[in-house]
Order: sequence, then structure tokens, then C-alpha cells
Amino acid sequence: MRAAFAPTNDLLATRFSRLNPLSDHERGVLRLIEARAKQGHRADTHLLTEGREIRTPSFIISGWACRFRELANGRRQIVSILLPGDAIGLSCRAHALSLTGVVALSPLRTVDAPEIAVAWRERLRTPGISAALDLAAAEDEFFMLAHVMRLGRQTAYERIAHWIMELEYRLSARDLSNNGAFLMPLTQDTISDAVGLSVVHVNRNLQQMRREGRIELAHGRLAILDREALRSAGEFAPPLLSAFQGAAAPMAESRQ
Amino acid sequence: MRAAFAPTNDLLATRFSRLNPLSDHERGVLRLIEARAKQGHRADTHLLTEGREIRTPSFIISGWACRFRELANGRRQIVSILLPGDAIGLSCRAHALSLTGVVALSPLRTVDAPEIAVAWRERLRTPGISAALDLAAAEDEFFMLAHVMRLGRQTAYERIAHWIMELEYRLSARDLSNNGAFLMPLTQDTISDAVGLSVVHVNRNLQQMRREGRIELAHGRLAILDREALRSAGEFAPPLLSAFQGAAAPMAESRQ
DNA sequence: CGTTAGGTTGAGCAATATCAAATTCGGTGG
DNA sequence: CCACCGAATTTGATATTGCTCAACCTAACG
Repeated sequence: MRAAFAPTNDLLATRFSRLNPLSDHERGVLRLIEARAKQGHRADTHLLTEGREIRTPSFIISGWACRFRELANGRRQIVSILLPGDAIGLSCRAHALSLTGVVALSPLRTVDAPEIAVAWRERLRTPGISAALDLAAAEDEFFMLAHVMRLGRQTAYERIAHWIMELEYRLSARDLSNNGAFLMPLTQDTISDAVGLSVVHVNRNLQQMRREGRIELAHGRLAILDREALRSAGEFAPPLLSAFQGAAAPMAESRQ
Repeated sequence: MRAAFAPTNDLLATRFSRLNPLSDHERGVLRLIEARAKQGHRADTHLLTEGREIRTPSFIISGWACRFRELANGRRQIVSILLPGDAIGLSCRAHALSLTGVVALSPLRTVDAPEIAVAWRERLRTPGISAALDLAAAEDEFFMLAHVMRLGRQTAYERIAHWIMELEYRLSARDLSNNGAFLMPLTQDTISDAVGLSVVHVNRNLQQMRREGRIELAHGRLAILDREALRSAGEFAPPLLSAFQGAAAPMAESRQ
């Protein structure tokens, strides 16, 4: 299941260079960050707490996490799912306090990247990295807006369809999806907190999708069988961040 | 109803300086922007279209607008309400395309501010304005996160209570709320698109709030009568953006 | 005054939540 | 390999919330 036996430290450089072309120097900077000692976290580890200060931004190297908010009576809403290559506690602004909690949803490995926030804002030596971070942030905002649409105006089935398509889109951009199939370490309970539904209702809708032959979901692996059906049910559209990029790199289909 | 007969051009300078201390020079820059020719727009004018290029960022001088997204069958979700002093089409990133539509919800006056995005990013001559824009953006993100929580996990009554409290909080920061009472130019139909409910259901919940003596709403004016009841029903908390600010300027009560 | 957009009301229905009881799955120790 | 345990999933029954439709009312405005 794992690629080779030696870590290549290429996750960040690859992801960033797909967002924006990088110089060799910039690739080196990212490889160096990724070569650092990894921090391991078990599932359910709290990485950031809402309202607390953010010490050091970091990147997820493997595993899934999420940003969330809670209400007094225990209701929880997941704000975004964080995947390998995503940053934790990084912002182009210099605000010290975390606006959400962040918790590991699976075993997680991260690397600290204290210099990256500064690099982003100063744009001096690493303009390519800054531009890539801009695009990543724009994508995050795009997905957040889609999330608001989902929660406010879509039915359970539509929400879940849209959410699955979005996940697959993001994973395939990181080579973590194999023709629509990917490892999905979340429980249905977690999914329900992401899409704003009850667990039972999530379960029933997932089963309907199975019966209709649109997905396969078992043993921590989710496969999209009927991409077009899910796309149109959820009205999923990939982020269109620049007129140019849109023409150059449509999501037409993920390879391999 | 209007303050004096001469425009003071102080809206932007006042709002920004409450976010972050400004130099005299910076106040001058903002007054100059605000002194420019205003653009007038009727209600329902589309100011930005999702996916289209953003020409020039601008500020709302008077009136209300919103950012929104739509689904194919006409369902609409409002992403945020834009109030006087808020920017339209402004981002610390340099992304050219608007991620949402923006439409006027009332008659609107705006001024263009083409230099402000550059000023924000370069942070050279106007560090105070940059810092104020950072804080405004952090506040926007905070409200967006609260919006996700509302839509995903709160009941109709809670959503509306929270939404009203948030509006009043934002308006009072702009001196547009008089002890919890303010002009509210939105139809219930628009409110329903903001809180993700049907018009009828919004109407019923508003009436319940009236019966319970918590709000007064008529003739385009909304008054909060029982602030504490609404606050606790919606679990509203004002944005806490820095440990310092939190201690210095709690929302304890809005004056006048 | 007449018109019209917006607000209000009632009735019935559809979507989703809640509760409680199986059942299956993934380990883990024997 | 087997038995067992807890967590996750599934199922059924029922309650609740919120939606839709259609009618009616009211206020603002020319």
C-alpha cells in the first residue's frame, strides 16, 4: 500500500508546484521543511483550541484532521477537513488566536513550518511559494463558500454527494485518489458533523447511494462508481480560481 | 434622520481606527477615498458576479448588500451581509475572480478604492491601515465560521437569534445601532436566504420572538428588547481576535 | 384609491431527528 | 484459530422540525 521504502519528502513541493510554478530554490525550501522531524499524533488529539494562541504553523504530511466549532450542549460542526499537504494554523494575516479548534481525525504526522507565514507575507525570496499559498487560500475560501451553500440550501443527499465529490477532487490533486477510490478514515459520526446531519440520516443516505450503484464504501475505503450522478446531484463544481488556470487545468478526469 | 447637512467623510477613518490605531496620514488617506464621487446603485443591482473578474475594490458608504451563491434551480444562499464601511471585492490575496456574487439589498452608495488592495499587501506607507484590514478580514472569517455553525447545527429559532445578535454587534461598531435598535432594510425573504430557512418559517419564528417580547420589528426597524435572551438562545459570542483586544474592548453594551 | 410587494395564517406533507435495539467489524488476548 | 469486547454501522419505529402551497391581509406608494 505504501509507495516505496524511502520517504521522498516531495509532498509539499509537489502540491505547491501544482498550484503555482516554483523555482528550484523554492522546491528546496519545501523539501527541507518536509525533511524535518515529524510529529506524530494519535486520532482525537487536539492540535489547536478555539481562542487560544497559535504557536507555530505546520503542515500535515499524512493523515486527516479537521477544523471545528462546538456549541454548549455538545453539538459540533466541522468547518473543513484537513488533508495531507494542508496547513494547520497558517494565515496570511498576523492574527495570533485560532478561530477554530483543530483535531486529528486519524493518526497524523505533521511538520512545523515557523518560517512559512513570514515568507508568505514578505514575498521576498520566495514569490512562487507566496503565490501558491495565495491560491491554496483562495481554494480554501472557495470550499468554505461551497460548505455554506451545502449546509444552508442543499438536501441531505445533495450535501453528501457534493461533499464526497469535493473530497475526491482535493485528494486527487494530491495523488491520493485512484480513479475515484481513496482511503477514507472517517466514521459516519464524523461525516455527520461535517455535513450537518444526524448519523442515522447520513447512514441511510450512504446506503441509498450504494443501492443506486453510485458509491462503494467499506473497510475505510470509498470509491465513486458513478461520478456524473454524484456531480449533478450535488451540483459540484471544482474551484475556478483564475480564468487562465480554468482553461489550462480542468478537473476533466483524474488519471491512474 | 440624517446626521447633519455636510458629509463628514469619516465613516472609513472611524471604522478603521477602531480596529487599529491610525496615523494622521492614514486617516487622511481614508478621508480622501471617502471624499471621492460616490456611485449610487438601486436595490437588486448586481455589483459582482461569481466567477467574473473583479475590477476595482470598493467600500460601501451607505446601504446594505450581500455576498451570495446560487444553485441551478434558483435556491440562493447568502454568505454574508455587507454593511456600510465594508469592502466589496477586496482580498489580501491577488486573486482576480470573484468567488461569490454581490448584490445590493437596499439603495447603495459606494466609492472605488483601487489603491487599497496594494496598500494592504505592501504594508509600506500605511502599516496601520494594513493592520486594520487584517483585523477586518479576521472578523469576516470569524463571522463566516459562525455562519457555518448556524446553518449546520442550530435550529431555526437559534439561527435567527444568533443572526440578529451578530447584525446588531456589527452595526453598533459602526454607530448604526441605537441601544439595540437599528434600521433593517431586508425583507423576510432575504433573511430566509441568509439563515437557510423558508420565508414562512422565518416569519413564524420572528413572530414568536415578538410574542415573547424579545424583539420589535416593523417598518424596516428592528429593536432588540431582550438582549440576554437572544444571546443565550443563539449562543452568540462576539469575535475575540486578540487576547489584548478581548480584555480591552468587550462588547459589554453598546452605548447611546 | 388602486396596485403591488411584502407579511401573515392555516393545513397538510416531506425531510430529518431521536431513541432504542440489533448486527457487524476490527481488533486483542487466550 | 477462537472467543470476546467495544466501537461503528444498520434497522425500525416514532417524534419533530421545517417546507410547500394557497389564501388572505396590510402597508407603502404612485
